[in-house]
Amino acid sequence: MAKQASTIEPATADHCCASVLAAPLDATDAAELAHGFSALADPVRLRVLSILAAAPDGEVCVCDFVEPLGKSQPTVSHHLKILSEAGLVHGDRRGKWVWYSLNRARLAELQATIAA
Amino acid sequence: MAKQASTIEPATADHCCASVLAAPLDATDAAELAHGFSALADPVRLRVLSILAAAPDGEVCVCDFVEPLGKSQPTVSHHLKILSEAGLVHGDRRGKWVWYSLNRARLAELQATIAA
DNA sequence: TAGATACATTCACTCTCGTCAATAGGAGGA
DNA sequence: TCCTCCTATTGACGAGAGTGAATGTATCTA
Repeated sequence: MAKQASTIEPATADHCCASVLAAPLDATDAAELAHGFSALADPVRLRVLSILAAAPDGEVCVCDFVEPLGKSQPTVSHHLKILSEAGLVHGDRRGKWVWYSLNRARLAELQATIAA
Repeated sequence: MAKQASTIEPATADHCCASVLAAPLDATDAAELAHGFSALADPVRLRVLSILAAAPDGEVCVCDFVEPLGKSQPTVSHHLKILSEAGLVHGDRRGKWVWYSLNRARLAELQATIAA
């Protein structure tokens, strides 16, 4: 993988938690964290996460996002890709369908960075 | 006040915590939350919060952001305005200087919305 | 009052993002 | 194999964000 991801590593989290409120936060860490929060800075993507969290099996196939979100299929796919690159969701292909699930650990990581 | 703030209320938080992982999250709540995370989705603004958190008195005047951030004064002022509208910081004018402080409660609110 | 200082605003520019139409890729069924 | 369905990618467009030069506003000092 690791296709584009320009200067920012997607969801490596090697040094896990560069907290905003603890360290002085150098430019590199700030850019990585900002990249993570960018994935959350869109109402469509937040609703994607919400739908995933509410799913009984914890999984939702792409086609089932289109109608509740009111967005076209390419747009939904675009947002899922961004969430995937941020490490917030994971896609699993099964036959014709791709099932997406929530990565709660990654969400908890981001949460920890703004913990008081 | 209430100057621009188009369709989104800045930091009202009337119904405080529309969690991403709890409710189905309608479009309105999603837009408000996305607005909050947008304030965090920039490395300069994250460093502003970091600098504020590390300040001994919990306060930093605008002029003291310019050098560590490496941005022009208008740019710094721009980012402080965005953080202020998101309710994350508060500016207090004292004489010629404006001292900014961190609103940890608001940060905790945002944190709670992505709590697992 | 005049000048200096600190901060905010306006304006213009560039670049990125969200969106959709069109198209490509991949998997199952006939 | 061919066809159909599901998903991803590409290309193009408009809207918005980040940036700094120039300017405006507010406060203090002489």
